[in-house]
Amino acid sequence: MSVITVPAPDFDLAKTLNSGQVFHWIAADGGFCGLIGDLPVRVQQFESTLHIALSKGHRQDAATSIRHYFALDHALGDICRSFPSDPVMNAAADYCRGLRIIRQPKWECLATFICSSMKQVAHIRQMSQALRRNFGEQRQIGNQLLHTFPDAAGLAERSESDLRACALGYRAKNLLATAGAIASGEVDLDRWSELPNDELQKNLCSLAGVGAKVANCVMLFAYERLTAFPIDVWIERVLREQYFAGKRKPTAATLKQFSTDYFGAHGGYAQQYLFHHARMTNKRRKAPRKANRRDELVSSH
DNA sequence: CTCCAGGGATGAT
DNA sequence: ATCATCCATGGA
Repeated sequence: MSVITVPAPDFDLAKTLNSGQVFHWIAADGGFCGLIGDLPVRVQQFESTLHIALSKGHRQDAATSIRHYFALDHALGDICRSFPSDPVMNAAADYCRGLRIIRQPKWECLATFICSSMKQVAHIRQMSQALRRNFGEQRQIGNQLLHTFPDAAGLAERSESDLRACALGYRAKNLLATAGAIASGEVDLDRWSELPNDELQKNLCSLAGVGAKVANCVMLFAYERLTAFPIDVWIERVLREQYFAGKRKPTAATLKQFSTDYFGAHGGYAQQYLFHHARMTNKRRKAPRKANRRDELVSSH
């Protein structure tokens, strides 16, 4: 095992990997173990430097892969200055300093977000892990075992019940159908990189289990479309409560229009910051509610 | 126990 | 075009 260092100014590894954009990294020894495509690594951050542990034989272009994957080339200062200045956005931008939108492999990103529907982040992690453990190839970094994400052809030849065994539920059929479309050659995700945003979104939405929200996540996290603005239940709450307070309930079309008009050329970054900030500062998580009188009476027996 | 989660597909107004 | 319902599963 060897270690290389990569300069990473204006970067927060933990916030980036815990922000609900990627689901397979495992926290270990004050760092994270995971795969960048096929490359197993352990990443630790010491201030503005990343220490990357690599297995033998993976030395040459690893630093380039790391910089590309973590999007260390994004001009984060310029991106944040392009945000609108309002109390909600400013609080999110302050909280999320150093959080970057990373560049994920397309199929891996698409497949995990097909699994994401009506699931909490913790559940998506479990499904991703199960798919990798059951159907991926084994890799190792130090004494940490990892598994690659199974390619579309590999998943396509499994049965629906095989995928349901990974706790996918009704999502299994969708993932299987989309894996089949890719395995057959009918769909080529890499070639879709050349398409403009509207056509890319239309094509993604033609896949089983992919609607506007999942399509926008894949565009943002795998196709470098930084204007893509996924609207999930959290973001919808933020928009309704913070930007449409007191108004009649805005329709989905109204929210979509507002988000593209208001948040600007890097709306996807603004969205991710609003999402992560809303989730992390939500009162319902962690802080247990104080027991009221009735609870105390019940529990005193 | 109930409520809800990075939704999508389908069918009825 | 908007709305209702169903789809599985597990954390809080």
